[in-house]
Amino acid sequence: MLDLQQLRKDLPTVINGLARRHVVFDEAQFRALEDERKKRQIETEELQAKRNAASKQIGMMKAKGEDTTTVMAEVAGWGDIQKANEVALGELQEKLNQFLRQIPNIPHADVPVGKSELDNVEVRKWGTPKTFNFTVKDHVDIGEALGGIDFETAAKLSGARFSVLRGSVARLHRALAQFMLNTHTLEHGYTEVYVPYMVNDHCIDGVTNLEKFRDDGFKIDGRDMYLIPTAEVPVTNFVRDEIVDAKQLPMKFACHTPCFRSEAGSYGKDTRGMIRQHQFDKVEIVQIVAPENSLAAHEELTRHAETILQKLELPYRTMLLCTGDIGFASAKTYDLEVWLPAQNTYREISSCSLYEAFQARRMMARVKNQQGKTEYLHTINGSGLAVGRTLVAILENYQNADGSVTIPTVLVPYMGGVTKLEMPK
RNA sequence: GGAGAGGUGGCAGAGUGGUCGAAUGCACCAGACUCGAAAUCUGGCGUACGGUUUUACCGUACCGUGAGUUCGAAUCUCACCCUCUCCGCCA
Repeated sequence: MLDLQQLRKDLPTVINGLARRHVVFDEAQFRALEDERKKRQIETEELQAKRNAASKQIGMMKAKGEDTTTVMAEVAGWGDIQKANEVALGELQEKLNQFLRQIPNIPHADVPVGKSELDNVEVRKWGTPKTFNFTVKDHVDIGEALGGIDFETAAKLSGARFSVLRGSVARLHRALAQFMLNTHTLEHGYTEVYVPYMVNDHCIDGVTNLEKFRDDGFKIDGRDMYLIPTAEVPVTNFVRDEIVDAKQLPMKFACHTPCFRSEAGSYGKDTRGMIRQHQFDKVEIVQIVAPENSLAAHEELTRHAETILQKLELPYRTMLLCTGDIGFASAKTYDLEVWLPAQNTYREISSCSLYEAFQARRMMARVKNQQGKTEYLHTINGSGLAVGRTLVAILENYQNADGSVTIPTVLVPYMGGVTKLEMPK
């Protein structure tokens, strides 16, 4: 949610900022709502003040045993007027609130203007894609040949966009999550957290737009609960409705959860394999920081995610998303894209976003700073990394001519010393 | 699922219709005392929204949530949510 104060005091900056991401701010509607709200609010509060004073007077007169019939007669009709006022004001404020909540974040000045992902800017590239002296297979063929990925059984159980992993591939999947968590907690200073996988609608609306989310999320039938689309939702909401002490910052959390997404808008996209699933595991890293530190913290967090790819020796590139491609709540986003030999291209494996105060305003998450003033926190999160897609990247990048897959060195201890996934005999 | 208790400021905890945004204690901040600290004393100390003469003053709202009764609700009524205890069931 944008800052209402800023809209009132400095509308041009907001309009220009949104224009950079090709969003047209409806100035006429905003001004009309604001004017009406202001008029109605002043009127309502003034009458209420009058009524409060009269009631207080009645109380004092009764205490002294005086006759109050005259005053009470005067006040009698005010209640109904006031009720009508309050209803009207409430409706106006709700409209204004709805209006505000549908507006996306203003892109940070660093973000390049662009229309689509084609305009994203590569800021760095790491590693060199390996050349293979045989025809590379994709992760589906590799995994099925190893007896480790089973889409048929998954389809029987749950339908499309699910997978069953078996044996050493299932273990590799687990090893990856463990390795990521250990790296972030032991080397990057994050605190490991375990959280609910179902959350209420306040949590969803705190980090994104609930209306937008409805199409892409899974709701629990008969309850106001949703399956989390990412650990960002429960973890960021730790600070909802809180005023934290400046000494508690920065907060850094690492969290491994499954993520559930309906993928409603992606029919026909990535239908093969594990790239796009209704359920996938992810290790999420989240930072909650003081406003003045957020830009640097975002860079740091992005590097933390990159570290995982480097340790796994997977070639990747870091993309700065353009204004046309950043998410609703984001002010600035880096996507990490890993090299997938079978697709002969880089594919997203992590998204690291800086939200500034956008989520904090929705969540009422604030900090009492050193000067004793209350201000909104800044929130940052990123995938560190998506476990399923990392598994895909390893199967494809580490495949051998005989169908086996070499285990990256850092994962060997997590695999109980196994250095290679072998073809079944 | 059954029975009971309860939800008040950062925390603890009073308050059962009227100068209650709310006693008191703790915590916190500032000052005094002190060489310094502790102890003690004095003062301050919620949030959101709005207005204005915009680092200040004034107003409105907020005692789990929503609705109701009333001139007036933390206090009374109803519904809902949540927490805790015991029993049952259960990974």
